[in-house]
Amino acid sequence: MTHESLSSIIVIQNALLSSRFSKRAGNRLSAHGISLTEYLVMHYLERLPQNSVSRIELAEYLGMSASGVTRLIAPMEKIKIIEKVTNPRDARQSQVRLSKAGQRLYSEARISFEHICSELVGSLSQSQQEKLLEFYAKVT
Amino acid sequence: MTHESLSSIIVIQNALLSSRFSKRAGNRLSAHGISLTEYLVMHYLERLPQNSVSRIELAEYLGMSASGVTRLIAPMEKIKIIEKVTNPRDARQSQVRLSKAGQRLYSEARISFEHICSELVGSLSQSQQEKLLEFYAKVT
DNA sequence: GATATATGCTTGCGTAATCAAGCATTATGC
DNA sequence: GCATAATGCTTGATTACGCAAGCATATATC
Repeated sequence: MTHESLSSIIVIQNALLSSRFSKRAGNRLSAHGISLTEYLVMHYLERLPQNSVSRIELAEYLGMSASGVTRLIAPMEKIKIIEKVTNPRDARQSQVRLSKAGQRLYSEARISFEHICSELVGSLSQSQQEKLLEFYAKVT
Repeated sequence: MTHESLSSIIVIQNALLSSRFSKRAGNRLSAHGISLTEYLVMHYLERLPQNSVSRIELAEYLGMSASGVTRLIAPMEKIKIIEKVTNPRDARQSQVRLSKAGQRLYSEARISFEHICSELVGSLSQSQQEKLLEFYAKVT
């Protein structure tokens, strides 16, 4: 039994860690009635310069399939935190935008989210967190 | 719109990254007929000193529920890569052990897994990988 | 312009996980 | 030593995804 490479241990630990993180963050967000994935959508949309984006781009960002995005967005539309924007140039596309209510919900949820995140990675110093983020950028 | 804290960006990037990692690793492992989660089970069992463990401990390691482990292990038992070991001290428990065939399968799958992992994190230097692993240990 | 192909999205179905409830078995309090 | 509680696991129902196929629209070829 030879021993594992560093890289494989990283991937394994990353998987286990991310599962714990997601569970804790999702738990906290459920108080606002949203899932972690839904939060990620709002986070992405909020930060867009043009504020609307196609489902395909969203899927790419989330690392999900197009069908996954369809089923993810549908209930968000129903409760009006997301709006459909038709693209006049291309009737196939229906873009997606955060509504006013969505922005409000996001800014509320963000407080909880920030809080749980600082708990989760709080054992790292500021400079360690910066370094970690650099590493993430490099492997992306 | 104030800006996000470092810690929340880390948690978000970690979620997105891990989703990509898991997909790529799972893809590669599917050539061996196993999922990433199944690989994690084998990885964990292989490295145990006593070589068998209760389902509860396994669930804890994986960050899964007990019922999740039940349904995860069942097919692995059926194809005989995992063996059930009854605990004479406690009839409620049924421990889990890697069979000979399981060990063989793991050592084959490991080659693929190591390969894809070194692709995934290969853009980090050795010392960066070590640092990353330290960070993971700290936040765990 | 008509046909073929590509693109954006949705739908049907399968899989992997969760939670809540339940069943055995073991441990505890009196 | 009997009732109650706790523990280990399984089962039923639900949820969140993926893949394959399909539909509508857009683009390319001729």
